[in-house]
Amino acid sequence: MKLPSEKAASRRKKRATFDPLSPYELELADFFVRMAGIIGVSPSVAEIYALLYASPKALSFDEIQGRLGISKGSVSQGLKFLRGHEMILSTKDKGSRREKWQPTPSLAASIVTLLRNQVVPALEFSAPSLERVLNQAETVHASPEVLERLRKLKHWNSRALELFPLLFPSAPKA
Amino acid sequence: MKLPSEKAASRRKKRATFDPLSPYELELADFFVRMAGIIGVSPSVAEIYALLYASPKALSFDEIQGRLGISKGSVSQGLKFLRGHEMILSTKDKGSRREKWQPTPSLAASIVTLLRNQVVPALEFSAPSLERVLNQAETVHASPEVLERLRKLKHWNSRALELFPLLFPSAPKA
DNA sequence: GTCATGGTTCAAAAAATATTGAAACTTAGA
DNA sequence: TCTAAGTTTCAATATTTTTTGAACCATGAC
Repeated sequence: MKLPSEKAASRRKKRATFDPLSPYELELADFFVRMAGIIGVSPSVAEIYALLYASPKALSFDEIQGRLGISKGSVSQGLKFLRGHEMILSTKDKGSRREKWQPTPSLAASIVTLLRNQVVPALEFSAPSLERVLNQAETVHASPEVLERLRKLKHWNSRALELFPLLFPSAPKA
Repeated sequence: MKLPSEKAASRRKKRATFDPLSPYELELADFFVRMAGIIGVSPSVAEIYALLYASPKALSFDEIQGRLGISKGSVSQGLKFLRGHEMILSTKDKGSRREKWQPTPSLAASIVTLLRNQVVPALEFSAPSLERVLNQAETVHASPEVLERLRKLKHWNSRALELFPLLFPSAPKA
């Protein structure tokens, strides 16, 4: 159902216009792609992050595009996504209009943000839905076992919703 | 990148051959589909689980197929998946060769199993990979900051690998 | 204001994933 | 052994997701 089996190399049919990834950057990218897949993040986003992660200096839009050999569109969308989840930061050399990107200091914090942004909205959306499910099941006289299951489900959902912010406060420092 | 926006109803173009889902079963199915999407489980699998979860009695292959209006292939593969992750159990009315399916008692345990099965293999696979990355980065004299990041990454990976079984032992009871 | 650099948008194309269903397999019972 | 119910397999198809790239927008330098 998942497990992006070893298409590691095959993703590399890319025409990196210049300065292609070194072997270790490549393997690191594969690592990030693999992990990203588990939480539903696309390969191009994972690659961008990996590249920045392995870079000693902040990189510009063009450098990212050039080294990964992906389209402008992918770079733009990828940076937007990473920005949105606070996983990267930009700086500008002064006198230049060009942004330079680097990963935020804590990868752990980044992952937590990402997870929260995926999970919490789904939980929030679900709360009223489960409420309705339970109500309807009750009025329709579903069996006691089923009602019990549905109550438990609703309980867990709201539990998760209140616990998440506690376990992982908005701006973790680790 | 995710968020399976409200195609709730649209998935319902299905020709349920008979006895289609009741409104609350439907909404529950949508809930499970939404949650399943986050961890990369397909809609048909989520629907099967939802149906069993909302059913007071164990259901046969044919009942599942009929009520959801999906193909034999999907039912077979879905049950295989759920079985494989210990999320459902079968019983047989004696004198019958037909299996009847129901969810395992603890949904929490099921989810943990599922997560473990997705995450742990990826972490295991990654350990040697990160080892190589770090070695190569060292021999190639990557910058101290990058080396530091890579060390941290490797550390986290092995940390997660040893922690996971502790946090969620093989057969949790909750 | 104009222009060129830097970046975004989004419809179309490509790639990945999920679903279907007909054929094949398995096995309990006659 | 033969049969048929019950299930699995897997190549073909449908659907969804990701990527591309040309057209468009924004803004700082002049």
